[in-house]
Amino acid sequence: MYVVLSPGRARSFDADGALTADEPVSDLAALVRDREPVRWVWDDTRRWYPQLLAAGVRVERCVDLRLCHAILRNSTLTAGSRLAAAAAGVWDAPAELPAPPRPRGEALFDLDAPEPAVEADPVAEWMLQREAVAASNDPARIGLLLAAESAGALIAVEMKHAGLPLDPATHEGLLEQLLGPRPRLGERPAKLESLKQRLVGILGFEFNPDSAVELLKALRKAGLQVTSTSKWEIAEIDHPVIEPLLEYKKLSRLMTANGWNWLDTWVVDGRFRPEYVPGGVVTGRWAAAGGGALQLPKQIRGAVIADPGWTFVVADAAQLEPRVLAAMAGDRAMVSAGSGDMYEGIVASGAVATRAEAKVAMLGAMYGATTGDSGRLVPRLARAFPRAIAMVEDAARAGERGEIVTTRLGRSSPPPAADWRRESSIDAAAESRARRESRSWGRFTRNFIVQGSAAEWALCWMAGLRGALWTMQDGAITERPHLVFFLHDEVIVHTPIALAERVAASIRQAADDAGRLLFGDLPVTFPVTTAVVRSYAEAK
DNA sequence: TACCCCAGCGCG
DNA sequence: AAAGCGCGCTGGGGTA
Repeated sequence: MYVVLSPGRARSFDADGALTADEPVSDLAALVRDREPVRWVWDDTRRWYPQLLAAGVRVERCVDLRLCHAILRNSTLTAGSRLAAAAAGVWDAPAELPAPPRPRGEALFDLDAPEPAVEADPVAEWMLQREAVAASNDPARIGLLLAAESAGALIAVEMKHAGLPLDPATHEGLLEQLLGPRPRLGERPAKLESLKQRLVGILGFEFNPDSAVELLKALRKAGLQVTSTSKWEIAEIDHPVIEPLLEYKKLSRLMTANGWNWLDTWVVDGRFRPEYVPGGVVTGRWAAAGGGALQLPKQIRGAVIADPGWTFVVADAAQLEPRVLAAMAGDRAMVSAGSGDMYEGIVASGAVATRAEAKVAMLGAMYGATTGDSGRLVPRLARAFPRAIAMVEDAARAGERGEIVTTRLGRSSPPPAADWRRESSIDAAAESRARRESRSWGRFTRNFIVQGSAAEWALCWMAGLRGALWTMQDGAITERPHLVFFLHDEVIVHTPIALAERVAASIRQAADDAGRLLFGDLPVTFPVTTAVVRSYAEAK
């Protein structure tokens, strides 16, 4: 059963897509509460779902037409469909841009929810999408991706609704300890000011370390052979100014990115509520906007504290991308190296000598390293695991030729900008540039299939977990165990303490289920570390 | 004034 | 200024 929502109207369809009812909607929340569980079909989850959650209504399933359209438009699995052949239209509009910072005391309803400029007919679009899936090379595979993507859209809105518990007093305490008391507007906090004075004292002249230009000039004036002020370069130099300078940079970064200003802007009523953007990265990973949710530094994770009587279950999928790579390639040797710690397994296979080598070799294989330790170790991996390495090499060569690559469930890479494909060979400089860009695109497509498939695993993981969490208790979503954070291969569930162990078990179960959804009976395992902690800083 | 780009660094 | 992928955010510095 499906119900397609458009402004003021709800049209119901049976499983075959036949219209069974068409009715006006005056009270959306009441209608949805009454009809659950059906699969709600709507243009954009962020347009419909925040108001439902605010009214205390959670939905089981949906189809997010905009997100599904983006997948079907590009997927090689639906390349022959009418949807893919049509000219770009309203359904191809990119995701709305991030919400701007809001003052404290945000309204209950999400006033910035995107409103489409043109009201497109969701029924017509949904029918086109059903047609594309049914006619695809592999309807089950692409269908799973659309379901997972739509579940992700629900989770993203639910996580913003719940917010990540963050204690402002603890955060301010951390800042004060590291930086000194909150400074007056426009002034440096005490620790930064005294570090700056040390830098000036050592070099013997005044300069502003916040300005990269001034800092570079100052270092060169002091006789240091540097071409930039980035810490990887500076860290190599032996000079008394380096240690306090690196300290200054670290603290300055904390201050600007996650200091008092950040706290005032993004943490309201003890909750950090960024906007999560499913499908916001070409590979299918989520993006986030507002407060840098996906960059929450380890320094301040101590301020992420569960409510009284509640706790966090922090879970991390171990070596997710290497495992996905092994499973996708059907490389039995590499899959079996992952029966425990995957890097130890690779060492045991004899390919490399140490765990650290195994790790950089795998990273090199996934990112396309050609030099350094990483590049040097990849060929040894290729001898031990030829199928796995051949898969990423093939993806890289395809990208270099300007071809499209596709993830496990059917998300395809964008076409290259392609000027490098046609670069004439007359001009040597242009040819060399074209070759460089072709290689670069090859590294992108190489990584795309792994990162994108890992993102699909993570979506399936979270979708399964979401279902399990809902059944553990009664009440509104924030009264039950619920997801509050997601970071590519890591989740945080906020739960009543008594349910923590059940939550942890569900997280592991959902990981197993996700592995089977993507890879069937292949004996690939997706071990997940779980930690029951009061504060995020205590995990790992 | 408003905007855009860059360097740098945080996360996976 | 990275060798080796994907992001977002900030302040500085420039241009219109």
